[in-house]
Amino acid sequence: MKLSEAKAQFISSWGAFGTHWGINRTMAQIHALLLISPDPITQDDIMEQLNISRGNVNMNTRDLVDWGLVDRVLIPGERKEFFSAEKDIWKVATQIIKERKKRELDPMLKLLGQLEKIEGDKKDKNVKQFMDTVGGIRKFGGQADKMLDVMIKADENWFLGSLLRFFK
Amino acid sequence: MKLSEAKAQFISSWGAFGTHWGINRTMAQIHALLLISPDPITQDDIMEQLNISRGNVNMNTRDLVDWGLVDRVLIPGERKEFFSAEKDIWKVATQIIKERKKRELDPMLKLLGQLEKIEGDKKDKNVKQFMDTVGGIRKFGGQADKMLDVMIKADENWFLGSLLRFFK
DNA sequence: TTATTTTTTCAATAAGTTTTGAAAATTCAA
DNA sequence: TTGAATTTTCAAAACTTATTGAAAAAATAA
Repeated sequence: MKLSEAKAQFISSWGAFGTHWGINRTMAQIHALLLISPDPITQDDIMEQLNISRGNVNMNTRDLVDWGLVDRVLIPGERKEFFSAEKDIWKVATQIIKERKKRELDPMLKLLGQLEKIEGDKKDKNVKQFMDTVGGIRKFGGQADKMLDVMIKADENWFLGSLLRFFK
Repeated sequence: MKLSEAKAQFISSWGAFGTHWGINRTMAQIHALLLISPDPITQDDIMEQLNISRGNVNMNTRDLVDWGLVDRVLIPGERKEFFSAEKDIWKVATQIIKERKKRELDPMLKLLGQLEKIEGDKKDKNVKQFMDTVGGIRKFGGQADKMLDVMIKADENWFLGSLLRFFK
């Protein structure tokens, strides 16, 4: 298999993969392209390589920057802006976990906490099942939350850091 | 807060939550309704409570059954089919992990393995970056794969089972 | 068997999301 | 300043996905 063919396949399937994870196809494709580009590239490079419009590139690179997966890079002497992706997959995963936790898990746990303050007779099986379910999810989510915090902070902690580095 | 209000909020936000996880809104809402229903319920119950069409309920309950999250239940003397959700959140999470691993992670790892068999000069920095990226993701994904297998099998293993049961 | 209830299918439609492209805004060199 | 290069915005269009509802199929009772 030639590089150009492999590149195309990687970008296309990374895009499809992304859609299963709440990330839009183009954003994932741009990310894929940046991951395999040894040097920073411009909006125009992305437009050309992926055959997408300027507006689309602009919006999706902005999102990637917001997610902390891509940096804007200034190259001395160049007028245009360049983009470059974090290449360390462990850092990429950590960053995604961090963001999704903030955007999804934390708000969900907050809501569940409120829903447990329900008024009603615990002997009513509907009330009981509701409280058991919400309580169960909240407890489970709370543990997941703590576990993820540990992972995110692993790099700052010598013991966990070295333990988890096995997985790198 | 009254039960009816709390129920509505739970169902609605579980639905929104689901969309971030590659599960469609309605499927997640039906799942939520079943999670808080103490007894099995019918297609008609779901149609009525969520205000959705019969076809929609039928397709989404089928998907939930395929995902292993919901069971069809036969109640003696009843003509209609009833549905009931697994209520143990640990089992729900395990089941979701298992399915997503099978549907997404495993095929992705297979593809990455193929993409590493690229022909080309390793001194070319484009080739090098491509191989480093694909190799890195594959290695990371492989470890994640093993970790998830351990979690999935935890219930069958006394030591890990009791360790992980702390999180329940 | 036939009639009745229940479930399933799927083409049409509705709803939601992504993409485009051209105009507006911004940046920067001269 | 001015004007060219570059980036950003956003309404309209294209595309994708989800939902409906009525007809067909399947299941069950009589």
